[in-house]
Amino acid sequence: MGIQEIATVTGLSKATVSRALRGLPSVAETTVDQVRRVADELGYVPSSAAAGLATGRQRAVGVVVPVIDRWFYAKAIGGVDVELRRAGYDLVLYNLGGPGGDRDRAFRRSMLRHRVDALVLLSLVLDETERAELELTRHPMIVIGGPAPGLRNVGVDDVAVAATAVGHLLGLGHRRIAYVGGQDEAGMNVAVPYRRRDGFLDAMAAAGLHVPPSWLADGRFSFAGGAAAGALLLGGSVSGCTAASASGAGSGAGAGAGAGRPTAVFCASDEMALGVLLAARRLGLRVPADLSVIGIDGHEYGAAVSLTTVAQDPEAQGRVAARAVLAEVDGARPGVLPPAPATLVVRGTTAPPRG
Amino acid sequence: MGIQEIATVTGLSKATVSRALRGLPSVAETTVDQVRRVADELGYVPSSAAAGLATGRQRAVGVVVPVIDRWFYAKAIGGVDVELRRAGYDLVLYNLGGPGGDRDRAFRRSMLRHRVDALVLLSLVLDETERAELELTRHPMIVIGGPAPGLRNVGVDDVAVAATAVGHLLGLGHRRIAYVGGQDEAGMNVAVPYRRRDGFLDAMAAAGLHVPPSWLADGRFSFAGGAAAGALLLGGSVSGCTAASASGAGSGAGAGAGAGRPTAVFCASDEMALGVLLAARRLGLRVPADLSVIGIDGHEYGAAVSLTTVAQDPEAQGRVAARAVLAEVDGARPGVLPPAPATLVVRGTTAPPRG
DNA sequence: GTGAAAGCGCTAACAA
DNA sequence: TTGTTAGCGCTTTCAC
Repeated sequence: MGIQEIATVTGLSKATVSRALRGLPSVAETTVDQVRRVADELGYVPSSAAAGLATGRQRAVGVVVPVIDRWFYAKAIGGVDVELRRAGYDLVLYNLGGPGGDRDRAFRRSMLRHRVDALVLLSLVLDETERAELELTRHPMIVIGGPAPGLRNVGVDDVAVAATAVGHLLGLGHRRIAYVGGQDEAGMNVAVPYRRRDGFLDAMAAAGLHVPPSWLADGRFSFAGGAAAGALLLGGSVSGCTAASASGAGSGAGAGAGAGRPTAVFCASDEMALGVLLAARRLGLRVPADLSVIGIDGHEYGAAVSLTTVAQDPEAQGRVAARAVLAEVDGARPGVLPPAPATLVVRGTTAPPRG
Repeated sequence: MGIQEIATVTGLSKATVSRALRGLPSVAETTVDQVRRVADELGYVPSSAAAGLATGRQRAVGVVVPVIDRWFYAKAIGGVDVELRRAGYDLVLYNLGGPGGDRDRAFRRSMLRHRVDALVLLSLVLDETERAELELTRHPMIVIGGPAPGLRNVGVDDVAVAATAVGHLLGLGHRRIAYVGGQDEAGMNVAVPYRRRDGFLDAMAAAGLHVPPSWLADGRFSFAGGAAAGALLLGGSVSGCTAASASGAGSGAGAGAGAGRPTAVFCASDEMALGVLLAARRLGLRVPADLSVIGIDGHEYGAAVSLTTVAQDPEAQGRVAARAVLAEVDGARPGVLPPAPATLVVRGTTAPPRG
């Protein structure tokens, strides 16, 4: 069941069979038909290992993710996959398995043992050693979601996204706006949370607004974290959860104490916004009457609860990244990629503040 | 940068270098050390293609999923990945991309061109052709999540899981229990929804309880679908969404019309349960005072809203599947796998019915 | 404990 | 348009 069998059966040479199978020009149509037929009859399955050995191309690209079970990563992988399939490439998944997983493992040279022609890194920040090892493989590389020093990247402009969200709130007349952000231990590019927070702070400052430190809450980029942060921010008790004010400001008393209650909360992710919504409900606050909430992402759940958000499209980002890297494999010189689009989606959780 | 270089530098033969690198016995320790050192210095990266060609083993397994961005699949892939890495295998992801994606693609013999040594199929039901093509590759195969004719599978006993959920409700004193299930167009094993529904129906029948057809609602296994089904079931209007009663019973009037309102709702997934919770809240129903809700899965979001559920562990199922298939690759004969565990997690959304 | 030689299944010049 | 001849980088008898 190799190319050889087909050759013997058809009485052709391996070379011709190979050419026919790959649809190369300069092979008689009759020959092609015959080869294809015989291949089918024999149940021929090409060996990518052999082809890879001969050509030096594996027709596969590696996708390195911090974890898979996150909205952004899952969507992005899907996008990468689409383009890879279209191009006839396979997707080899390298899952770092979160903070617990032994991350190095995936970066060991031996792990990328020439199995892939290129690498797509999701939201990773690499340290020196990692960079070095990856460079060593000389593969085209690109990162999705968050800037990475020295590497091409595709993703939204996080500062601008935050500004858009704040702008919406400001436009509605809000002045008392709190922020829920924090680090994502699961491995999100560490720069992203900072850039979103900075975007928020800058936009507020530009509007001449002061943000008390206690209004910068830590939602750990998760639903539960958002709920805890919301509880803290909106003046309730912490209700069993373990979030803490990121600023380390007032201890325990609840952020509302010194600064009053915000009329709006900007969350650096929809998941956290969902949590804040939950916290607000538990405290008996009406949204958007008593409180406006806006998130970032465009998570499906947000639509169901009518969450206003600045939506991005990780699937599209995945496709762009895949195409870029594939082009590079084909010899194209790495061009500059524009920031991915993000659009304000106004739904039911934002409205002008009361009074 | 091949094994040859190391051979020349060390003055050894390719054979010995190969043996040393693989840690085979009958190689002098000094030799091993020397080879390793030189390999390191040279930045040697083994070629899986070459090794694969020579041995016929790719040290990679394929994972076929209907879609990636679902809780169950993402978790299961993570589990498979863990075991694969432990064994030094790579994970090649074949994403069918939902009902829209051209599913056949991934099943074309040529797609699995000897790149993997085994296959893990997630929640797939195969038709004759697909089975045939996959069989043709003679790879060890296993499916996770839902039975598949002729293939080994790992997963919970869906009928039993449903019975557990119903048993909990019954034990609390509920008699008027509705069901939210439906088909998952995204590609879940079609048998699963039926088995859960049957488990529900059987348990109800065993308790001598009647379930009006209008109490079998279609939640399409999604959050939004669950919300729509809940709205219908709990007597409100459909509120913009497009779910329909699966039974085709009363048209439009709302299921409550003929049968009154259920005191409890059993949902075939946590996502749908979350949706039902949302619907209940919108209708002003208090949970669990006015309505009990129970789901299946153990979704993280459920914990945050205190959803009672029958939890399963897809990550563990992934690990079991990976180990099983790896063992088979190593020549073990496919043994029978016990059903995966599922445990009732009683939280705040279930309580005895009022009055 | 180590080496020599023959492939694994394919592709890629170069000829014909 | 087709065939010949070398490998791609590794593993694996079989000798030594």
